[in-house]
Amino acid sequence: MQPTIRPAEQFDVRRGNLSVALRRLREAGPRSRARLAEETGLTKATVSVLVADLVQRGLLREVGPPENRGSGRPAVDYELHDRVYGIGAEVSVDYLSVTVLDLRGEVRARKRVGYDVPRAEREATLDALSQLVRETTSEVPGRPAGLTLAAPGNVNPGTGRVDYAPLIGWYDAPVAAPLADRLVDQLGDAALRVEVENDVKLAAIAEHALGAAAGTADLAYLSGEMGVGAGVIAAGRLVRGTRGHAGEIGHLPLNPAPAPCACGRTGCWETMVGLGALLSLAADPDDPVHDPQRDLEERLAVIVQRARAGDRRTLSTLEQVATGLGLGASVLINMMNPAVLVLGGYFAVLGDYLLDGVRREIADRVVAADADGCRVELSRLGFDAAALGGAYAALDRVFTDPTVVPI
Amino acid sequence: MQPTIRPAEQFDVRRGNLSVALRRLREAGPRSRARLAEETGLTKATVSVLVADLVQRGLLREVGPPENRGSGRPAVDYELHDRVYGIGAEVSVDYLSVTVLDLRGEVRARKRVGYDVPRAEREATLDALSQLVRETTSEVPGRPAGLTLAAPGNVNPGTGRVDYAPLIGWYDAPVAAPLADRLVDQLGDAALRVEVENDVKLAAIAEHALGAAAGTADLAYLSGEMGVGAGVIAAGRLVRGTRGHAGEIGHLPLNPAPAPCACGRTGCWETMVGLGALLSLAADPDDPVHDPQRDLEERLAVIVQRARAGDRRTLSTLEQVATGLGLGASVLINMMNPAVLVLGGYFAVLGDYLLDGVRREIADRVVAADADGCRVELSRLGFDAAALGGAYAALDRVFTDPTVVPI
DNA sequence: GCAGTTTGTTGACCCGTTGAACTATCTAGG
DNA sequence: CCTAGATAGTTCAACGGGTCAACAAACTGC
Repeated sequence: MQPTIRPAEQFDVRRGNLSVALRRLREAGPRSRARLAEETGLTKATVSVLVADLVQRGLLREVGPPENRGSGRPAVDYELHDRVYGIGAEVSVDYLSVTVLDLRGEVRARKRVGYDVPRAEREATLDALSQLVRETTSEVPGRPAGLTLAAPGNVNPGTGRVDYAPLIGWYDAPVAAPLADRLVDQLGDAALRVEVENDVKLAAIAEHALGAAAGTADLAYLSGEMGVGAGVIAAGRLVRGTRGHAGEIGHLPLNPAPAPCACGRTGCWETMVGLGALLSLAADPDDPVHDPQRDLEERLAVIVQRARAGDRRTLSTLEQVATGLGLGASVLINMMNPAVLVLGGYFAVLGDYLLDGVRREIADRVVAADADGCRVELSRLGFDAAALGGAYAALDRVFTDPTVVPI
Repeated sequence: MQPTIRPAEQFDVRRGNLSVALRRLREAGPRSRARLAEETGLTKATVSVLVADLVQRGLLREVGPPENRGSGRPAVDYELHDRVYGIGAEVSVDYLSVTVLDLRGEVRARKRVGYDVPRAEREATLDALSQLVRETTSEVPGRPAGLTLAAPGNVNPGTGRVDYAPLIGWYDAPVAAPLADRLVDQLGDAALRVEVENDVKLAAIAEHALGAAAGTADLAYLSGEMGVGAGVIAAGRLVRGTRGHAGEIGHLPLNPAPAPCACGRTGCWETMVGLGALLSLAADPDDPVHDPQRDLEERLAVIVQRARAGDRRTLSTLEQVATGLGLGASVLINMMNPAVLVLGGYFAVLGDYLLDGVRREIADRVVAADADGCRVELSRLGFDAAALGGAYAALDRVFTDPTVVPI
């Protein structure tokens, strides 16, 4: 139950304080060493040493020229360097995408390509993906701190494997190592660490770090796709479960109607609020919104348009989905007591039409009064949230332990 | 999201290594300094210093006389001292209880008294409780490291308050501070820290530390009482939620029949598997098992007896409850991916008759194959699990940071 | 150009771990 | 009985890292 039983040494102190300085600069923006000392509680002497170390590692740089502030010696401010970046990649049902995020939290490059090769051909997919990574990073000067691949399905980050991802046809598949092998040549950096994680969990990390729930230690994220997945961050840490499979919320047996689910069971929550449920409630089978050839965002735009035009069937469908969504959301809130619930995926796209109903249902269903103070927010990160979270996670290693970047 | 931004100092290294040594002795039992050095990776020199420090704090003692092992200088073994203990206290619907656990993990004293004073009289209850603490600890030589009070309902350990506990009539009630005030005189120890926590969460801690799930980093605990509560430990940490209210699982809307629940809603999971549901399914209203005057354990013993005798109604009730229990348990497993699910409270008492049904339903309902490897176990800690977990939690502070005990 | 103010550096000191040499205490075997 | 070998534990110089206080550097304002 305790963290690993490993002796502490002097160097851990240094490591920790490097991290303190770096994180302070991330949170509070560029500032002088004197100010950093005051704010972190470290002495000026120590901060000078730490900052020099971080500069040598390429994580910090002087922001010149020195600035006068009224009286006294002008301060030299330091800021996070933009030449170290994290890479987030995503394999999805019908596209591959890569996002590059620098230390300062700015997206430096973003690419997305349609990809329709049969997914069972994993080697080919990994080839295409590493190709896309190379293209995307070639535009960005600097060096990568790591890469996280987002995959839809059950992922075990501990083993670097995708355990079960029917959408892309990957079953018990080693992924982190093969991808790392491909990229070692391309990026030629021993520091590059490759990890795999579930897409919804990474989106939750993105919301936690950069999105609607920034600054909150306890949040839940719900993503509406064909299925529904959850990502939970509790006390600032992602809840993974023993095999990394936590968050399988789509098959909660909540539907009183025994609607058949893709999983073979009936009455799963997905049959109330999954994309399939929404579409079949909202439109007859021959309606173009069902056409799987058309882009999903376009099809959703049609729904939004109809709702805006006051179409009764669309509005009543959205009302119904909102109620179902609130029902499942209340389960999450009762069990995890998050400070914020973020709705992502297609829920965010249709959010304006869902939010009232969701909030109403949550208020009814959450046991503690006033929904236990849980805010409900829409994701504003778009469909690249998972890749963004992956890039952030890769960078986070650096913030936790700046010494992973060699001098 | 990162842990508190606090600079690290030399002393943190010492603190961490004291903790490493102490925890190793807890895990692996008495041993010599040389062996400790070998096993922890610390040098013999450091271990000698650390052990001397821990002895001075009263946390360790020599286990004499020195033992010869074949050849070489005989080793002096050290062991955890039994003169430092943690106190767990519990306020329940109809009793107060106190458990005293020493550093070595041995229960040194245990008291439980029926208590029927109207619970709204919080002052009187706290008086009675502190009286019971004094009585219980008076039998145990040594000094307390802390006390954790278990309460049924929503507890916010951060504020030391019980937010909502209808069973005992405490609403938005400050508890930790008033109890600490009472005990400062009685125990006369400035080191005594008093905290409050939800009873089911503390029982989960007990299972994690000393019970059926010992050694597992990810576990879920389900307690069957009048209601049903859950406690989840993820990656070795208790999931509390932003206000400490996590684990409200009793009101999952899982019951297809719209049975009325005490919370005012219908169809809550409690209406399928709560004690009330079990009893009303198992026996007519005039059956003595319904008599609230009789001791709960006795009434459950009657049920067990009938089941053992092959009573059809009892057996079919248990089958039905088992299925309902498995249904809700599968929600927990899908969402949290624990390595172990522990059933406590009345579920454990009737466990022999529930386990098969629960496991069957879980196998059906958990999305990942083979229930995702989640073991289902019965608690063996009995009804004092919460107090035991409280005592353990109080002690855990010492293991995490031995310097909280002054020299 | 000097007082006042703020930034940053320097060096003595303290704390804590390391590593190697050394001491202590046993058994086994001649 | 004595010595070699083995294992336990201590001592001490060295080193890394943070602190504190003094001081140097570089500005403004009068």
